Amino acid sequence: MKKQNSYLSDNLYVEKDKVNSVKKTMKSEKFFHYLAETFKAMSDPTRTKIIFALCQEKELCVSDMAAIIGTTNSAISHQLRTLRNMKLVRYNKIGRLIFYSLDDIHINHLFAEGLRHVEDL
Amino acid sequence: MKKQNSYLSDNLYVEKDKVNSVKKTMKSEKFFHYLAETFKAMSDPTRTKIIFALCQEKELCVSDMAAIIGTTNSAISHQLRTLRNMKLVRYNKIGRLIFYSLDDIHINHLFAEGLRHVEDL
DNA sequence: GAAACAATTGAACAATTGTTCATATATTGA
DNA sequence: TCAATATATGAACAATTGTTCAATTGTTTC
Repeated sequence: MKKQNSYLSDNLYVEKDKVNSVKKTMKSEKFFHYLAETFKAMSDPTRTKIIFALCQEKELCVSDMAAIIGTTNSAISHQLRTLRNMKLVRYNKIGRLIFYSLDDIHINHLFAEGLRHVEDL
Repeated sequence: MKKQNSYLSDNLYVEKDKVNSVKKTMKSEKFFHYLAETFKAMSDPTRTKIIFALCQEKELCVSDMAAIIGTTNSAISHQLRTLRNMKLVRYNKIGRLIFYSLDDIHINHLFAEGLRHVEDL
């Protein structure tokens, strides 16, 4: 017997069953948008450096991150805003210093998984 | 006793020890660039939809992905190139159909971790 | 209060990105 | 060979991004 809905040129889809079943599981536009934003927050070299540094040291202030990474405080601060907006980092103000740290253990896991993927190449 | 190298305004860094120890662990420019590229590959809504769909169905052809996601074949194909370049997907040609799947289990883990993070919000 | 300092912010700029549209390539079946 | 189909590709466009520079806010110390 011929495999259902496969390779039929007069069909809108190649495999109607697959299309319908996957379609049912799809989440909202908002969900995918937010998911993409989360990955995007980790998609810049300066930001991966910041996150990597915060994996080594629980808390770091802006100037020290700039010194570690070798860029300006301004550039770091701009990127920290992105990380803050996406809730990847939180901060703790002590006098005029602001110590940043990763927001929760999920971020560590997510980042560690990315590290593993790249190290395997 | 005063905490070493903390809050000293005549220092280039706030906490010299932290800066030096983290600096030693930093990876190469290339590494952070590649790591960022990997996250960037997942940082677009259309691409998160593609990856999500491929988490549900091991193999999907371009037309079916377009039908599931609700966009053109061309848009899907362009995004698949990005995913291909970053080795997030591989493909299997059968006649004029090309079935795409996630490249390895690492991608599933990485993506699943991202899903969990967003679902917790 | 004034100077020094940590961090943030806004404007501006080049660089990159994602889509659409049109076209090209490749495979199938008549 | 020709038409239909599946996918890929190139050009073009608006939109977004990351950095730098200059200015600003808020805190500490003198």
